[in-house]
Formats: sequence, C-alpha cells, structure tokens
Amino acid sequence: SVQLEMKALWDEFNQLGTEMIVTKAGRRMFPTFQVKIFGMDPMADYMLLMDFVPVDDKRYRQLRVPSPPGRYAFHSSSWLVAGKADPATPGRVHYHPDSPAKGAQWMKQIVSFDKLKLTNNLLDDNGHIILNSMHRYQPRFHVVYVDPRKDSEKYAEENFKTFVFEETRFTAVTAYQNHRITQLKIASNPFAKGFRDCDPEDWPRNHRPGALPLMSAFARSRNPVSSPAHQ
Amino acid sequence: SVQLEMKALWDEFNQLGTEMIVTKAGRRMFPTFQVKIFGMDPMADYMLLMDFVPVDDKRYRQLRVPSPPGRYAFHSSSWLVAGKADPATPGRVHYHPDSPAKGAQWMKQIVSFDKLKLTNNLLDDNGHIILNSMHRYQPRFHVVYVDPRKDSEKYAEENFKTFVFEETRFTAVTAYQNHRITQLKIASNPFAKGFRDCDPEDWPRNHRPGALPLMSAFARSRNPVSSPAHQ
DNA sequence: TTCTTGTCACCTAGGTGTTAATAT
DNA sequence: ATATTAACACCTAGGTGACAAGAA
Repeated sequence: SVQLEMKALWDEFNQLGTEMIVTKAGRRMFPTFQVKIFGMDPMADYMLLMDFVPVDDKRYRQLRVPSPPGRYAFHSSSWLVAGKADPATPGRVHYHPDSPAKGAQWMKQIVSFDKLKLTNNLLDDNGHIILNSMHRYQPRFHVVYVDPRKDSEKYAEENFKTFVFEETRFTAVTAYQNHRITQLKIASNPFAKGFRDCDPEDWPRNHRPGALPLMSAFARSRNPVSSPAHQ
Repeated sequence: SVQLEMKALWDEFNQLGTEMIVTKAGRRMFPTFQVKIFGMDPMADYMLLMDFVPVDDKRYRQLRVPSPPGRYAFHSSSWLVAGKADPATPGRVHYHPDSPAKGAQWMKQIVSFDKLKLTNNLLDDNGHIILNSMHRYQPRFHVVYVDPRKDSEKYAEENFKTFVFEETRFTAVTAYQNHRITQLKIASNPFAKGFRDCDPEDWPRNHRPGALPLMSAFARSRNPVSSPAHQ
C-alpha cells in the first residue's frame, strides 16, 4: 500500500484547482509527489515510476473578470472549456532515479519524485514529462516488481501495481491563472520565499521595479483580488 | 580497465604533495576521484566502491621555516616523520551511490565519487571515510561483479577487481600545510573562486589579504588583528 | 609550538515567481 | 485578447579557504 505525503497541502491546492507550471527547460512540480510505501518484499527488486494521463479531452481557458474600480487588473475566477484537447503529447514515463532497488530500501524512507520535471516542449530531449498547457492531468504512481523468472513478461500484469491520488490532479499552465494558487505556492514553497511579503523580519529591503511604498501588495501580483486600502 | 580522469591535475597536486582536508562534518576530496570504465559486461550488475589504505605506518609533521623579513608567516617546506602511526581508523568503504547498476550504465559516462567525504571524527555516523590527520593514504577503487549464482561467495576472488592510481595519494590534514597546495586548490576548484586574485576580469573589486593597496588585507577579516591605520 | 575547531564571506548550482516582450 | 518566452532578482542548499580561538 502507498500513502501520499503532504496530503494536507495537496488538498489545499486541489481545493483551489492546482496548477503546475510547464516550461521549455522543464519545471519541477510543487508540491512534490512523495509517498511512503508499505508491504513490499524487503529483499525483492522494484522499479518505481510515474506517468501522467489526461483527465479529460478538453482544452481550458481562464475566465477573466475585470476587477472593480480601483483594482488595475483582472480577477481570475473559473476555468472554461475552450474546446477539444490538443493532440496528445508523447506519453512519457519517469522512473525514480533510484530504480531498481530493494523493497527494504524503498520502504525505509519517503520516496520523493523531486527530480521529475514537466515541459511543454514536444521535442524535449532531456527525458522530461511532456504535457499540453491548459490541459488537466492526473499523476499516476506505478510499482513494478522485477521478476527474476526468465519468462517474466508473462506475469507483467501481476507484477505491476498502480496508485492514483485524485488530490494530485492539476492543470498544466505556462503562467499561473489563479492568483490564489500563486499565493499558496509562494507561501509554501521554500524556493519562493523571496516573494513573501508578510515576513516579520528584514524589512525594508530592495523592492521590484514599480514597487512603491503602500503599493507593494499590487506590485507583487498581477491579479490582486482584494486590497481596500490603496490610494 | 579503468582510466583516471583529470590525471594531469592529479599529477600537478601529487608533485607538490597532495593534501586533503578532513573535518568533523566531512569534507569532499579535491580533485574529485573520477574514472572512465571499459570492458564491463553491459548487461551485468556491478558495485563500485572506494576505500583508503595507509601508505606507511608513519605520522607526519610539517617543517616550518621562518619567512624572510617582510612576510608575516612561515614558509612550509617539507614533511618530517613525527613518529609511528596513530591507531588505525575504522576501515570504512564508500559505495558509489548508483550501485548496483548495469555495466552499460557505468560505462556510458564518467563515474564520479563526488559524494565521498573525509572526516577525522572517529565517532562519525554519517558513513564518511574516517582518516587520521597527518597520515598518508592511498585511495583504492574496487569493482565488484554481482554474481547471480547462489554460491557466489565462493567466487568472491574472481568477481572482485581493484585499481590503484598512485598519483592520487595524499596526506590528510585539518589545515593546509603547503601554501602551494592551497594556491593550486584555489586556482582549480570552482568553489574556491572567491579566493582567486588574478582573475583577468571584473576588476577592481574587493581584494584578498595581502593584495594591495596595503589595507585591503584587513578589510576581509572579521577581527582585524593588526591594522596599522585604524586605531 | 603545533594541530584542531567553529564561523564566516564568497562562491557554485539550481529552484522560485515576476515582468516585459513576443507569439498566436 | 490570450498564451508563451526569456531574463531577472531573490531564494535554498551546500562546497571553499581564511581566520581566530581553543586544545594538546
């Protein structure tokens, strides 16, 4: 059996509609897909891998609602269906880099897929997972028992187990659409700490271009949802 | 067969008398021990590992010669035998973290032992290699064929191959003894770039101690010991 | 006196969202 | 109008020798 790590965080993102950035060079997922594994044969070899399947055959677009007077941008609200899915991307698979390894090794600590990267480059030759932007995907986790028997191909069915956590579904995007997702990423991803503005210490400091005093809430976000007190 | 990478650099260090820092927390080697491997069975599994054996049973100390007037320290010259070796350290072994892997995998690129760390902490529990400071060591590289036969222990001898490169010998130290070794490390290790002072570009900038004008030597130190010009 | 330890500024290496410019 | 790209400041994470203080 398999237990998803950081489930609470995944749930929080999923409730808002998780988005994952895809770039030409490849972008890691956040949250990272991590699991605890139970019930393996400690002495047997296993391969661990992930793939991503389309949740539906739709292409999405964001409904942008002009903000009320006093806000300068748009308020991203809900996703609309923009049409039928683009042609499917190459169905790549990501093997956990420690594969193959013994069951004991896999079970003794959390298994983290933090080397996995997502790209929208159909011609990617770095072995990254290729996804269509503005499409929804379901990550899947597979465990393959490395069968020592000569005719192991015959038993592929029973040596293969798949685990799906629906709370890890996401929309692939090239730029965040939902400002709340952006804020949750900034709040929870250590690498985005530079964009937090509620840190109790080391203020003031250098700001971004256009960041005036009192305006910083807006300078930091393209689609501010609510800030009653500027001007 | 096995080919040592960066042999020219190893030779350069060896000519001066290579020193490797050991710390409580563990310090990487520089140069890093890296090899190219040939002649494996591409489909067979191998374990790759390193260990370190004493070159002799001596403890060393540095002969320090006072510098000529105008220099503020000592000029380290040659090593003297300080007596018999200290009690041997636990003879640990470092498995390359990709072990076990197929011959094809090992041969298709340079194998780098850059995760290997040296420590002088006899109680180390991070799995680092434990060495005695002021003693000389010879790194050894071992290839173990993972024998699929049930009675593989019987064939341990023939499934085991050891490679020794004498130019990788070094003295373990807690602080560099030979200033030329320090300079060569600074010149060739990217992580020590901050201590180079002959960079052809981006000058002027903050200098190192000893680099004139005269005062900059002290600008870098936290607790200037003697600065003729500041009260 | 000689060797060891702990802390530091300064790097490498690479993961963030931001932003302006570009593409569709 | 919407989506994508590329450069960027700002982080995390961790590898350097220098240095002062401590230990033997």
